[in-house]
Amino acid sequence: MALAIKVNEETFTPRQQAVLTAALDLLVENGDGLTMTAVARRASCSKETLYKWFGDRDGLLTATVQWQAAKVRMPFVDRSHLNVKALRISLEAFARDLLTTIIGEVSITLNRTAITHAAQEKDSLGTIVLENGPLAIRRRLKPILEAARDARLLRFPSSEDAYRTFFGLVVRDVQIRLLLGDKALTQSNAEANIEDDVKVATDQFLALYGTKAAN
Amino acid sequence: MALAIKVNEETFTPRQQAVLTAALDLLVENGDGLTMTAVARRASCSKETLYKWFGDRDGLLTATVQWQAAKVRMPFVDRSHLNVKALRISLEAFARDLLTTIIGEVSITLNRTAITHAAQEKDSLGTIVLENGPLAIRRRLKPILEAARDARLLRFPSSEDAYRTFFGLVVRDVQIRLLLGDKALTQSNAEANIEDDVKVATDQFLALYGTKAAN
DNA sequence: GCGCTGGCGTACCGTGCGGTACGGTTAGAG
DNA sequence: CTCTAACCGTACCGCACGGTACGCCAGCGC
Repeated sequence: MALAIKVNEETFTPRQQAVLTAALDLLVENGDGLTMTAVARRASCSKETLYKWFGDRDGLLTATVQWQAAKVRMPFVDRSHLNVKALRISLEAFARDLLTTIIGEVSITLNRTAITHAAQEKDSLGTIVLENGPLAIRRRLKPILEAARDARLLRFPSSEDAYRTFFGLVVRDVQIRLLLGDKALTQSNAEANIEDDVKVATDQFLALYGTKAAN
Repeated sequence: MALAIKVNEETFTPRQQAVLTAALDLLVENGDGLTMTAVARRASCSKETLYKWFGDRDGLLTATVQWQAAKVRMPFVDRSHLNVKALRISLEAFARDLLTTIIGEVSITLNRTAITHAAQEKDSLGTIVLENGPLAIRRRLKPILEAARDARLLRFPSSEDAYRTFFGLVVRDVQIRLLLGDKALTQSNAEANIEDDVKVATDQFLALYGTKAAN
């Protein structure tokens, strides 16, 4: 019931946001240790209020994920005058944003939660994360790519494929390894290399899809 | 206690393998519906036997994942005479294997289970899946890449980076979307495009890292 | 036949957690 | 001041599940 996906900006009162923050903190620091009692204690509110506001546990979880996922910032790209330099800067901005987001503890937690949720015929959280993660990037990136194609800077048969290749070049195996808890890939370690990785990925993407004009 | 990672080939009796099969089936068809009672009923054995054989729930889970993950087949590649054609075939074999594995329901379930597990300061399952998934591919692919470099067919500064780029080009956003339960990307849909994707990814990889001799 | 061992089925226990009920307290409206 | 409504804290219920105990039935050595 309370699982309907609310795309509209559900405005939460400050008190409710405090509750959601508490829930998110618990989620991050304790994995799935999100018990209603724990949230109530952390947020200094009563369980009854939680149920009144969010319906049930899934409602609280959904609200938390939804509220947090919507916060993912997105680089603004000036699409009006596209040249080689501007395109490269835009692509690097997207790559940097994607990487820093994915590496963040909040993102890891949200993805893990959604995946766990998806393992039980419940796909609402997965849809939310998907919608605010990869698909949001795609929505923002595709117009840029197509504009660049129109400007003869890029060449590709399908902007969908181009986007997905970009995603692959940037993310590689970082996300799955972090989700699986690979200790050989600590955040600090991954974080240090972001700038290099961003540059390499952008170069590779341009090498694959750039026209002569783009080099 | 029972969580120690057993790298050696723990031989299970046929009866025990039947139990593990039942557990895996339950895991696949019902997500985390893996209750000890359900496994016992499905495998027609007693809970007491389960506890005697596997220690506790985590032990059963670990044994199941370990046992199944070790089954991931790996393409054999003849490293003796490497030429352009052989290299391409090898890379395509790896890509095809990686994609078919990742798309499979068993792999999705195992990864979801391990990720859920990793969300609770338990990384043993994640380590197992990682070791038998991406890292296994890496172990097998790196020598090929290095041999190709020695044969002047490929050029890269670091075989690690080359491997990870290959992984990204092949997997792109398929795995994370499947893990999140993206319904727009059903297995059948993804399965139909495997051959095309394999070819494209290999072409792209060779375009990025191949020497002139490789084209 | 007789006892012993291994494993099946089931009943049982304890606990943790989702969800509810209720009394007490604050804050604002009139 | 009083009434009301929102909300806190806490006690409580029910259930599901992990884990254990026990009764029973093979099969097998002697």
